[in-house]
Amino acid sequence: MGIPERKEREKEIRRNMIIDAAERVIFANRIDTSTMDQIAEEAELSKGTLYLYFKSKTDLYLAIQDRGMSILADKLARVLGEKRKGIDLLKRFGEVYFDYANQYPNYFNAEMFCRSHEFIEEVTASELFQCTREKRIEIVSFLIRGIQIGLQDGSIRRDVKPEELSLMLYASLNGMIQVYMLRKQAEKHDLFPAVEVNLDNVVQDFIKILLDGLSPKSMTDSQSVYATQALIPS
Amino acid sequence: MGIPERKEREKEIRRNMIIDAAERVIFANRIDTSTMDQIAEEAELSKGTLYLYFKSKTDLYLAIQDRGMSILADKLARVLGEKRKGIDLLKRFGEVYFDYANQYPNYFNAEMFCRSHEFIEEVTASELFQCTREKRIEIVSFLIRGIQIGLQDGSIRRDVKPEELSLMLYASLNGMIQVYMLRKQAEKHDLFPAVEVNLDNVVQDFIKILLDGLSPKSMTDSQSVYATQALIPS
DNA sequence: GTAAATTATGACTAATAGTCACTATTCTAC
DNA sequence: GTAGAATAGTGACTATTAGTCATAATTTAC
Repeated sequence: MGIPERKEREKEIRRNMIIDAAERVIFANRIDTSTMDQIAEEAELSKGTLYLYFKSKTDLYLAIQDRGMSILADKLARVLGEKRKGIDLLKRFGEVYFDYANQYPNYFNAEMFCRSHEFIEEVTASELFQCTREKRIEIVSFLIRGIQIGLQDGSIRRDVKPEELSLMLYASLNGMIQVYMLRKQAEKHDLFPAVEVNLDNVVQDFIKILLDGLSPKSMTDSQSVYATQALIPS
Repeated sequence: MGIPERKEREKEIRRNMIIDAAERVIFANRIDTSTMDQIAEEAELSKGTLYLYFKSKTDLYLAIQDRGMSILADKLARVLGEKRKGIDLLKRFGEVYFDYANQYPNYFNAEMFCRSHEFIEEVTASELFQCTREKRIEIVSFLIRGIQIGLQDGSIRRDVKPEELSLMLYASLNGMIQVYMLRKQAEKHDLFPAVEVNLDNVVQDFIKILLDGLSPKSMTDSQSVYATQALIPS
């Protein structure tokens, strides 16, 4: 009895066609100026049908964000497959994230939008929110894995806690890329730059500086921030 | 003839009363679920009057953000007044920004919201946007000043460019605090933490790690990221 | 005191997210 | 093949709300 399976597949295809249409409309404009009617027309469906597949406009946007997260997770997973020293894995993670943001600025912007206080307040209960949340956790777990490898191969100073460090790396680089993207956007509006710098260099140098500080050679007892609470996990 | 002056003052007072009302309504709920009618009622004015003082709801929100930026700029200016070594100034800047986010989470959230791709796309032309932009630039200039002081008193390694470093510090710490705030919000919704860590420590340790990397003692030739383009500004 | 200028009002309009009673299609079982 | 059940799709409709504008109230100027 393959009919339920086929129907399931068809449903998934339709769902994806709706997301495709939504991306075309939203990426060409903005989430707040794109209407469900526009998306319905682009998808060649009635508006009511969109609501058979997505609880709300917000939920549809979460599905778009989810695609971006999947792409990023795949890229990071591939890096983890490369046989490298831990510290080099981290460097590659950083570069890959930056590349991703440049390659898919719309997905990166969606990620940022879906992270606003108001958006989260609205969707916490949504199934799709849980889904993207798990993907975010997966991404952080790749970082933790890289750090653990670095602790074992000696390329990362041993006084850091992988969980805490992974957050620092993710959060700080995310902040850097955010500012990077905003600058690029500002340039389009001919806003004079607040501070004249080579933006690409800044992001790349930031990755270097941060990771330089993680190699064992740069560690001295007086510098160790975890001196009183060092803990080397298994 | 003091009448125009008095009218000017009264207008400013009314304007501020509207912002006060808007804060009460929006901070108790959210920007997207707060209506202009609610704000008008809270301000004991008609909706039409709000539009005499603010071009749009978005503009009103920018005015709220502007208040936050002013508070932060004041705090940072006061730090700059303390006579300290450059590196210690930077550390204090970081701590003050973190304190500010904790003390005024609503303003910090407003800052984040006003920074989204969509929001900026909507308000670039607005006068108030230019205003907050200048405040942001002022804040970065405090950082630059602190870095320059550090370069002169020798507490900061001499191979960094103040403009680039200021961006790194601001952007990366902003990213850290953002994640910090989201976690706090998630806790309220009883979402299990993605990674179990002591959040406050992570932010404070991040500040330490970042600044440790900036002191001259941690610099070696091989580590210098600006080795080929070193430039010591006046 | 009155005309002019300024400030305030709230009923109204336009836009749009989301709904639901109805229609069309596909499947099941005989 | 066909009746009837189940599933999928429709679009007119509702409710909400940002923003407007003709009118009213208040203040200033003379």
